[in-house]
Amino acid sequence: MATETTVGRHAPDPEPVGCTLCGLARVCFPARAVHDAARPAADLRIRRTRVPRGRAVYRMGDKVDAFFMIRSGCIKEIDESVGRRAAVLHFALPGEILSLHNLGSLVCTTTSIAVEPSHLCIVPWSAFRHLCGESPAVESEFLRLIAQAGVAARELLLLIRDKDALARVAGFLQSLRRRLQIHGTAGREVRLGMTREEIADYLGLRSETVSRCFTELARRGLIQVRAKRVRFVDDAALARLGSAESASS
Amino acid sequence: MATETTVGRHAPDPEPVGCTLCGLARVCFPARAVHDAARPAADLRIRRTRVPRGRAVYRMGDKVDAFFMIRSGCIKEIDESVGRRAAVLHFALPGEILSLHNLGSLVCTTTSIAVEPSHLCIVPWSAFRHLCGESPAVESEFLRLIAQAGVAARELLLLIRDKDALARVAGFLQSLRRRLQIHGTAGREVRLGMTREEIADYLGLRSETVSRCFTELARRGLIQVRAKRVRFVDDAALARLGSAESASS
DNA sequence: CGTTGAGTTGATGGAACTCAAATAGCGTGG
DNA sequence: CCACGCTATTTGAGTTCCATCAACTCAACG
Repeated sequence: MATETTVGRHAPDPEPVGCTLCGLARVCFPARAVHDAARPAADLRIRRTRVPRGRAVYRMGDKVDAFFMIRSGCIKEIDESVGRRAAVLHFALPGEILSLHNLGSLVCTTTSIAVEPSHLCIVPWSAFRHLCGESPAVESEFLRLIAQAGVAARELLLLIRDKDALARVAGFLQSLRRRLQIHGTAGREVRLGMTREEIADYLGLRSETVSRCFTELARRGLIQVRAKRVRFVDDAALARLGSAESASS
Repeated sequence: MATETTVGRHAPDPEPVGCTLCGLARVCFPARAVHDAARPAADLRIRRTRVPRGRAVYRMGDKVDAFFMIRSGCIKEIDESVGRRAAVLHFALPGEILSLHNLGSLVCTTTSIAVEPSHLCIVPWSAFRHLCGESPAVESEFLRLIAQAGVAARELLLLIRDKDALARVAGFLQSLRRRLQIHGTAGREVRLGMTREEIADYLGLRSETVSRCFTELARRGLIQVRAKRVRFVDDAALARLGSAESASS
């Protein structure tokens, strides 16, 4: 497994933008930006691409020349700088922006790999920066999004540092559900694109422990699990658990 | 202890800026920005202030209207949103910028408290943003700093999630030393401004465990500890430990 | 129908937490 | 300057949670 080449600079669909047809247009920041700036979308040279499972969107060390909108699927962002194990830093979901945190640097500090077959849009950074220069509104929104990316890292930190395994898994499921709901993708049932091991690498656990927690949450009647499908049964109890601080029962 | 009022909007020294006299001028981003923009520093309306131990620089929910340069001392940034325990997110050291991550939001998402008596400069956000508008160089540097703040959160995440207690403490000491060195504050010996418990709250451990780790590192001859003073003896071994992944000995 | 990879379940040990007690620093007032 | 008292820190003993190792189930696929 683990295919190798980066997708950024090659294999884009020649397909034109067509943002108006995209189901995510309502929540797509670049699309709104273009609209706000009242300029033709073509100026941004947004391209679409499809990434098969295991393929990298970009790799550590790549030049930073674009960011990405996830249209469908799921991308994991990992740190390859140290150690053998793949440290998962973030899962990017449909409607979310990928690679914002790299924009300050010359080369990517992380690697992003598709956890399942995914579709995304490539937004060239230089063109977008130019757009920012023309519209202060776009620029300040963009600044907010970048700062937001830092906040997400902090939330994960709190989840991992202060909570026990069960609370971590509960919190993970909640945040997944909430984020999918924001972009209108999910109902009461969610399909996990990633494996138990990838979840474990994200939460700082082992896959066996994640599995046990799923079982335990199901036993308590908070969720139902069938392979990669999770159905939310008792949201309130789940929320209570997720904000517990490595105690209680 | 734990005094209450925020320092941001009152009690500034009436003292004028005088950046040229500040020992940190060489590494002070706002000062450089002013210089680059070739405008009088007075425009930024930078004020100095002194914060006694335990006093808040700003609190969660405060309006975001400034960021801060640490001139001396140490400020801990904590998350008060949940749970009883004070979750320490970051220690800001002399020469570093505080509250960057809040700039995207209307109100502060965290609280910052002086861990020891500290001196800092208050940089009004609106005035600074205006300066950014005039100088693209300043703006892009500023963007880099904001993205950098997110990277710091990720580094802490990796330290806490993937390493055991000893490696966390070793990594913490190293990063402290490195950061103090960058700004020319430290030699072979460092004075910790924070208590063992605050370190524990930062590293996701208990104060007893932190203490045991200090003792163990000293026993192995990597450092010497005398109360809040830490002397670095074997940097190489410390670095090896800090990048170990919860194994080895 | 065997193979392969993901997921579940069980048994065991170790790392870190908890509770508890002893000691060392530090500021304060005599 | 010293004694006092407070807090921070260290050290010890027992317990808990999760990682580890290992066996087993299940579904997909040739």
